[in-house]
Amino acid sequence: MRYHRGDVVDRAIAVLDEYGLESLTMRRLAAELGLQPSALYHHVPNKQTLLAAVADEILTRGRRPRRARKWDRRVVEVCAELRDAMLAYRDGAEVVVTAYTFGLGAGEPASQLQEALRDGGLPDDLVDVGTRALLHLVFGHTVEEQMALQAASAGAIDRAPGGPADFERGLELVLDGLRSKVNG
Amino acid sequence: MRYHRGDVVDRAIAVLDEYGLESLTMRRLAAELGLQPSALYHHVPNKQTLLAAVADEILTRGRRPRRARKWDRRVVEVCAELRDAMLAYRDGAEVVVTAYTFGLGAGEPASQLQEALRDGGLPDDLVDVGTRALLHLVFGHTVEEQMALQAASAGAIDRAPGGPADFERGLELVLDGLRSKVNG
DNA sequence: ACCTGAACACCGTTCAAGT
DNA sequence: ACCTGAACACCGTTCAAGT
Repeated sequence: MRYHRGDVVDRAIAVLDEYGLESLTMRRLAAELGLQPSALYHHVPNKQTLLAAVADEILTRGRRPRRARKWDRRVVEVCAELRDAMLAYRDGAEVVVTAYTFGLGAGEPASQLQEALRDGGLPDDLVDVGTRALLHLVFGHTVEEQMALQAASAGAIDRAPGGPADFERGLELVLDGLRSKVNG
Repeated sequence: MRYHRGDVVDRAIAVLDEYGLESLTMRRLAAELGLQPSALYHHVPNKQTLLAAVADEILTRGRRPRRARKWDRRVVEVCAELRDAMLAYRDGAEVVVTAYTFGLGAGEPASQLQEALRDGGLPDDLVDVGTRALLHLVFGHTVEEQMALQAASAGAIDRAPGGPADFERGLELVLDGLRSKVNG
């Protein structure tokens, strides 16, 4: 059994989804592949890079075709895709957000949001401020939502975080602010 | 030298600020206090709780008197205080946000934002949506800003994240959205 | 109540050596 | 190119025993 980088990333996602981020160790992953831990370092320079690749793959797998025409509907579409992609795997939001925090990956959603805001006719500086605000909102909301979902499924009752409805309402708050600037 | 819980938390903040979160280990902290690692468990049940206490203390130390009268100015005031409190210590944003993510601490800023939005005359559901949106914005922005600041001071040039100006502009986006609902 | 000493069950990573 | 075996330098936490 000779593996390539893609196999390692795929297996990492499987371990993540089944046992959670805290169980996704290099040693555990190696065992899962029937390898010595040191063998992983032929495919990936270190754990941080592996996690960034996992984050990237999670986003890639969640990709959907663009349908919306109007810039603000496209923003909602991109954000919803991002949220759904992260929610599709256990601790997915945590992994994607951490990778983004360390400047790795998630550049794709950012450019798509930028593009949408530019199409909306916003000035460059507002495009940047708006893109960051939207990303922070989606990341923050989704991490919180996933945390609550997993806590709920583990028995803790906890108040639900709102789901897709609250998500879109938070988004609309920022979009309202942006719309008021495009025709103002 | 007999220590109490407060001493342990204070020393943890000192270690955090000087060497960063990755160096804040139970063993390192114990050594810093001249103790065996096991001694820490007389003051704190585990590391997670310690970090939550550190987060709480960071927010407490950053507390400032409320000056603003109007609800939307008070929102800005609360958010700015939160941001400044987190920026005051190395990796402070990371620690506070992680604690919040795990449902520990940071309840204080949340209730203050809720109160401000209620004073603004917003309906209950919008108060909750708005509070979460504002918190996510502040957390996301500040983690990103601190990351960039620390990267810059470590030699990596990196584009600056905007500082207080971009921070307030992101906030204003959400506030615009909220204001349009209060008189609408 | 607070602490020591020793142990348990792990980590990520490196490196010489094998095929 | 991909992997093994062994080691290095760590982790968080528990627990019996001391004062």
